[in-house]
Amino acid sequence: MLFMNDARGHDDEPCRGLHNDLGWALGTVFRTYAKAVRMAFADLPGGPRGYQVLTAAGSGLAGTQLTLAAWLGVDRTVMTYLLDDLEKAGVIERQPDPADRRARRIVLTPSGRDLLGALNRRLDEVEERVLVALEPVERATFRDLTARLASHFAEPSTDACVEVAQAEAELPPERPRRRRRAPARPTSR
Amino acid sequence: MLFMNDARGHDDEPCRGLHNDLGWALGTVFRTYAKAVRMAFADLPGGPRGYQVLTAAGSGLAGTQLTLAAWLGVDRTVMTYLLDDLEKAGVIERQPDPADRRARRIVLTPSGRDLLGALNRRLDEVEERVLVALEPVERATFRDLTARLASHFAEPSTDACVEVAQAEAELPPERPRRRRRAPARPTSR
DNA sequence: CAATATGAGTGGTTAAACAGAACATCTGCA
DNA sequence: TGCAGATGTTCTGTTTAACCACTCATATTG
Repeated sequence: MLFMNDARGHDDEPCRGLHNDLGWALGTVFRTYAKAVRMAFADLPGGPRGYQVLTAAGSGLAGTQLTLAAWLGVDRTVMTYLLDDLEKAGVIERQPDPADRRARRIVLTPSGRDLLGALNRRLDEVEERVLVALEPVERATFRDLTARLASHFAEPSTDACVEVAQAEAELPPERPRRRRRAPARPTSR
Repeated sequence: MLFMNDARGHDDEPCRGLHNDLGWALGTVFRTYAKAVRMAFADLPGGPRGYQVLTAAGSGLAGTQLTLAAWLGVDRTVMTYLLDDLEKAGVIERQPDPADRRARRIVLTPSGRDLLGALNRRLDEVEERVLVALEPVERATFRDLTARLASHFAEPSTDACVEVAQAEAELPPERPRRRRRAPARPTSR
């Protein structure tokens, strides 16, 4: 077993390399996956997020646009443009919610349903390629563990955001966050 | 076992929900992790990426800035500002490479080494919180699988970019990518 | 010694994220 | 009933960060 040291080495040993870094690994996997899916869904208006909207709409459990946006981790204002594009492409429809005239219900059109089936087939191939480094059993395990982690964060009952936000209270200092270095340009080196 | 259907259902069944979606799960986990680490490293100039630079520099296997940028998945021009900030903070130094006067070697300063130790301790707590939904054994498994996936993509020998890029050849169509809907504003509803 | 490639830095452009307000509607309460 | 506040959606403007083309210095190759 390679990385079973949860407390990864001793504190006075800062030389561990990036291979042990969960953050680097997660970022690399996510970036690679996102890039592959982005290319596979290049013809879909919203790209990968458009697919996720379609999936949510197809499952019928897409609530308001607000909850959908929170579910997908995007800003609510972004959801407006995303749905605009998808509606313009004719794959979804904004239907007025009979119970709340403010809200809209996102539903799949027939052509959107067909498209979603094709996209699912594409996605299977892409994921197959991304997970090629793992054995079939390991792929299932990876899917299971990732899904369980995500579900834990997404469920409002556990309210995982609070847990994570605890770190915020521990470290309130300000970050200046400047950009664009001073226009000085020594050119000498 | 929850998600062991690699070919996730039948193609004519587009209603699966997002919980089965690896993309959604990966994105949610990555977003949560990134947010937690971003808060924990708010006082570090580059945030999480600054930490990764420090880790790479501490492990001594930080090659040129270019390879480091590719390793971290950022643009090379971004690396310039990132290193500027870290150097200004006094945690790293750009030393001229004796073998190649164009390149610079990124090395940790003593204070940077101390800081990295403290950051590692912080990171352990944060990751503990993020992985709280899994049993200890499962956490190790998740780390292992993620690291193996990432290593497979990062190693230039396997050249995983080529594998993923195959999808590009399959789908060359152009994506218009407009933004900002037309200024029309019916206001009528 | 030319010709080309590579590492680093700079400036400008552009797209995505973000915050705020406007508007319509719903809910709770007196 | 009527009012005060909350919520859902959209629009506008601002800020942030990624991206592209170019320059400069140095290596490498023939």
